[in-house]
Amino acid sequence: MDFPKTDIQFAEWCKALAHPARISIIKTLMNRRECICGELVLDLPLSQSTVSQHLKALKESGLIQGEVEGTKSKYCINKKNMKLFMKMMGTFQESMNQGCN
Amino acid sequence: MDFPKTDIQFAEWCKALAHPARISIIKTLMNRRECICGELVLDLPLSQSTVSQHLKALKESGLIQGEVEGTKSKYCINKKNMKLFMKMMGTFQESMNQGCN
DNA sequence: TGGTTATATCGTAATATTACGATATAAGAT
DNA sequence: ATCTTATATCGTAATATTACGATATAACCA
Repeated sequence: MDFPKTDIQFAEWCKALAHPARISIIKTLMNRRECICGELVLDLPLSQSTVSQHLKALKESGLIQGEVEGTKSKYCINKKNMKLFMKMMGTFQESMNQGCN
Repeated sequence: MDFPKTDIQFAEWCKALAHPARISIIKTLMNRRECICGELVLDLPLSQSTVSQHLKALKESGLIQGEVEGTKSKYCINKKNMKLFMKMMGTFQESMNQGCN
């Protein structure tokens, strides 16, 4: 690894947001606190399998977590990591706003 | 287009940050206000051509701009777009912090 | 003019992303 | 036990990303 660890993590989380479907998912999970996979599929103009892939990507990034509930899957924000990400965003914003006025 | 325009733009800018090299470039441009391409190449553990590609990606995202200065290229933050991006980040953070406490 | 320097672009290979339909899996219902 | 439902995963195709060395370009210098 040649880049700072925190930059690598920040980049990874940014990549998790680098698709409007995933942004939509995150926002929905934020509003509803938790969500069944099927609801997210209905919300999005994408097939079930594609939505499942995006959910997997988000889960692997650590920004959300999922648990099986009978035949359904319930997803929610991973608060610990999301907080960390928000903190990193804040730090980034601060350094940007230093110079962008 | 099926996703909200602002989500698409936010996703695109997040994608621009989705690599540690590009984060590094943005941070450097922030600190030094402006930068010659060659300085950025020295900063990064990547070849000249790869750095040039990352610069192109950032320029195409609209987060930075470049101008030719004789035989050199000088880059700086595109303040207008960066401000917009920071604003979007802020909005995102706010909605996240609603639910992540 | 000819050589040097700085940067961008080309060609290319390896890998990742994105999408879909089809299929597997596993729980719940009849 | 079988059927249905919800979700995940597989297979696959199209495209994008990332990296490099090699080459093109264009300005500067001698």
